[in-house]
Amino acid sequence: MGQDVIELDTSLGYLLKEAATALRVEMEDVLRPLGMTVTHYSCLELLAQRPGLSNSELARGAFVTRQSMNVLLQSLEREGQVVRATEAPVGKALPTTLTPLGRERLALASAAVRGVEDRMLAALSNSDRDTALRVLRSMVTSLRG
Amino acid sequence: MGQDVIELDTSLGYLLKEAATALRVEMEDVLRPLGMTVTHYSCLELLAQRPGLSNSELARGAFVTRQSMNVLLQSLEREGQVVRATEAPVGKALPTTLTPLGRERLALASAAVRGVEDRMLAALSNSDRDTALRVLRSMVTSLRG
DNA sequence: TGACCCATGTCAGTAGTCTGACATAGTCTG
DNA sequence: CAGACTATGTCAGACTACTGACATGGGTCA
Repeated sequence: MGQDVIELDTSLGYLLKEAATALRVEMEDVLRPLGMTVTHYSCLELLAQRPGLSNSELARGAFVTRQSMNVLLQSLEREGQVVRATEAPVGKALPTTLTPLGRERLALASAAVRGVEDRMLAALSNSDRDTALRVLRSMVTSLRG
Repeated sequence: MGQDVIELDTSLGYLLKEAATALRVEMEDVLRPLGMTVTHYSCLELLAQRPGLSNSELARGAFVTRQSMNVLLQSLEREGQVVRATEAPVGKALPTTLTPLGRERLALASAAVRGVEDRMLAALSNSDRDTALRVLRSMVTSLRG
């Protein structure tokens, strides 16, 4: 019977979910006063680093479906935080860029999120941090293979 | 400006979300044919290891709100996968236990999930695995403090 | 004892994301 | 060149989980 059940306390999968949930909750807490969700913030952050990303590319970067990202982008465009090209330079992908308002919103959010991430990493050595990066990348690769 | 934006490629938070998402997607893929969600599976797994957990305790263990877990438990009880005490031995907490049907469903799900977790850990040394466990625990503690 | 605080169970409404489906643009291939 | 395949954008509906709210049980303490 010891093989029939997964030991949660020592399960890397369980702990991975616990850590990701804790991070998400903390991020939601600091973003809510700004009227932003985690996906909303992720979208702006992606556009700041790689202007011109399409809806599908943003979806992959924020780990949601392109349908979900599409809904978000439509509201962000209505609110003037992003601008989408009216026609595709190639294929059907429509490049999106931040507006000054979008950059302004991002600056506030990024500062708040940085505080959370700094707190999360406070007790970690550089060595531990590097190992964790490598291990997480390995897990992602193995899962997708 | 280098300080204004969080570098996603080397951000432990971003990678944490990526890995957790990849794991969740893979688990959903193997659980969907069984008609189960990840939360559903988590609930059964928790009850197998600690029979008699209450709704709120299950919610904390599965990283959802007690309201969400309550909805799930009601449907699981209707389907005969769990049994809830009709009155509380102490306080308001109602102990929940698995039925034979629940254990049967869990056995199928647990095997499927074990396959996913094994795949995720395939490329990791024991040392890396232990470091990852320690790092993730550290993050959780720091975030909640 | 009575006021206060905290945890729990539960109902209702909302919000975010998902799956399914369809049309379109580009690429590969026999 | 024609057909197949893949990627993208978008609409619609369903589902999951969330926040808000309320009542109840138990413990604390002045």
